[in-house]
Amino acid sequence: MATLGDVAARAGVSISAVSRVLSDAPDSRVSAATRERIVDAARELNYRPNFAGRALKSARTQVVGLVVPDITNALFTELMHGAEDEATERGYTVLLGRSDDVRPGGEVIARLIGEGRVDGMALQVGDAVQPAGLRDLLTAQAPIVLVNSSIPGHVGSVTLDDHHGALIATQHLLELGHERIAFANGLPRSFTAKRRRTGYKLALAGARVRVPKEYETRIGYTVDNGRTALHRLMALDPKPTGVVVANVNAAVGLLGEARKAGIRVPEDLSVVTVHDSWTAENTWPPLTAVKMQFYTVGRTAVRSVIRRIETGETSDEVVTDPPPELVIRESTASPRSA
Amino acid sequence: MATLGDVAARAGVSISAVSRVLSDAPDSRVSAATRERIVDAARELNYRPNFAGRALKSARTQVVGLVVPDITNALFTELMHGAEDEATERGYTVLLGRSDDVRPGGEVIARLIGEGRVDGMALQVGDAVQPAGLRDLLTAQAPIVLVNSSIPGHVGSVTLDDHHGALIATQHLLELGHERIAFANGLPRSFTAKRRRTGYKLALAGARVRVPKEYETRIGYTVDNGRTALHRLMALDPKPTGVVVANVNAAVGLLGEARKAGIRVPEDLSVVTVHDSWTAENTWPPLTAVKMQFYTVGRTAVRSVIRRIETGETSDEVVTDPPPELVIRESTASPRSA
DNA sequence: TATCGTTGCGCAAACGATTGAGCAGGTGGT
DNA sequence: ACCACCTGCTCAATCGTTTGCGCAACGATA
Repeated sequence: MATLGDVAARAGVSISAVSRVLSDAPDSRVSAATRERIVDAARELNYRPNFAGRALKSARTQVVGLVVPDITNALFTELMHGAEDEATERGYTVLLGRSDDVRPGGEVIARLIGEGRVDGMALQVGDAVQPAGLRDLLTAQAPIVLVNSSIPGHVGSVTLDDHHGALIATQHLLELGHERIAFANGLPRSFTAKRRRTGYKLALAGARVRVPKEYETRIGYTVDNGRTALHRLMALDPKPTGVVVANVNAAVGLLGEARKAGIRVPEDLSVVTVHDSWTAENTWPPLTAVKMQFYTVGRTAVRSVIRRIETGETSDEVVTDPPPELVIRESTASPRSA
Repeated sequence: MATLGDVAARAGVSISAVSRVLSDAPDSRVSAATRERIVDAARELNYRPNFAGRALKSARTQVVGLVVPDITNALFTELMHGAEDEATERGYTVLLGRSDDVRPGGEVIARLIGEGRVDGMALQVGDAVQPAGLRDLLTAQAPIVLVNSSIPGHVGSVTLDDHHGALIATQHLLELGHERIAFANGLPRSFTAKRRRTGYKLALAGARVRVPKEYETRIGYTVDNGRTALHRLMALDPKPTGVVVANVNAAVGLLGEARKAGIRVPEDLSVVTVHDSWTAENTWPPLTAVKMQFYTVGRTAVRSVIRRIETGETSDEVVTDPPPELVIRESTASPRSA
């Protein structure tokens, strides 16, 4: 690979001149003729600035880390796309990391930051992660922005409008005439689950509808968790006529299990999920869902990280624009008894 | 962040001594006592070698790029996991890149290699990519291994056993008694489509079954392509009683469209897909599928890249172990007329 | 007692890019 | 004619790490 020195030699100038021209420094003070010779030489040699050299000198990598608990998740890919688009526009690169590694996540983050591989990162901690190990990293003033998660005392976060999303989903069932509305939620310690819960409760309260507290399960967000939730809810008496599922993966599992159990959707049970994704429209019946703006969250998170890196400003943001959006498909209908 | 110099100062030795001890060079020739002081100092300062410094000096980043056309694809996440696991075991990191960017892919690759961000890469080119722009990169002796794709003249590749996979899928339908077996394939120029095609044909030939050539559609691998394929196939006379779909996304689309069209699966039409993924088991009916070893392909590809980097050896490999595996669910049955 | 090999380190030169300082030569003002 | 200033470059230090070489001190051998 060609270096600055090679280009300089070919153009008959010094390395500094080349560096200044190619990184177009504001006060390069180079004549038009020389500039042209340099640019030509660089093109002819197909020069590209060496990443390590630049990073070493400038102490900047122009890379932001994106660490999420589970890459497999269909929802995550949207977030990733948003993050990439924003990064690219601003001259950064995204380095993807898993936090579901052997180590509970802290080690990956410490490496990325500690070895100087990234300038900052967007971090989504899973529900299973103890915040304890991360505490020192965050207090170390590293440019870390939390995504859809929270660690007490940390400033710098970007989250979905979970509250609003769950509210819309619940209101949809209310408007269809349901009153026995269950809620298949995530684990109690989950940050997002807490927020979705308040949305659900607020919607019910707003309609002056009361349900037994067993109507809320707090099992988790996986496909299997959804299957379990279905069994728990349908064992209740009276059975719910509608269920708000806090996560699309769990909804897919719940739907599959309902079919196995001979429960017809939407005739016997209406199902609405928070989160839309391409999996939701390809289930049977296609799932009515509240589309959450993961793409925008990805963009916003990266923007926030970069702002933190470049100006030091921090902020806690909730993505409300565009707002969560109800996508009506075929898994919801009015209750039969109504 | 602590540097080698900081550790050296604290341990009262030279930088070289620290470097040799911490990177445990074979001939470090350092006394046990000194070694201990160095190790202690490093731990106390929480020393981590600076990535850029190391990369600059050694001209190695210990990073392999993984570039695929579409991150969103459910199949890809398996490949990614395999790649990550293999890389981690060997002390490498994976840098993920998209080739579905504005540029047709060549630019991303040229940057990653040209700027020295990666030591080598595993590259899956989409069916839409013209190999022309990549030709010079590959002849430039860059350590690039192709994944499930091919560019004429390039050595270094790792592929699925597509042939075998399609063969198994077709044989499954044959064994159920089907004879009018259609094939919803990818685009004609697709490398994998060609290979799956031969497997399909070989299975039919082996059973001495002949079908009209309209029984093969060559539309593509997306959900929508699958929908289109269903319409094309069911417009034929006689209709097929079973269909092998070359890709799970297309199969999901085909299944959804069949339901809309009132075609019952598997009563009216048996559907088997090449590729298993978690989406396949959550459709209705759950899809019978041939599980292809994407995880192993990811591992093998990264292993191959690293071998290429470290020893210069190249190879073209087909992942045959473990072999493709038929997972029978509920989308296939014996034909009604039989 | 010279010579030699070994042990236990330190010195200093790279790697490629950035950037403040410096230095000729020319131009303008007085 | 002298000084100041601007233009158009070059010099050289620096980032953190690796690594070939050198050099004391010391024990062993001749």
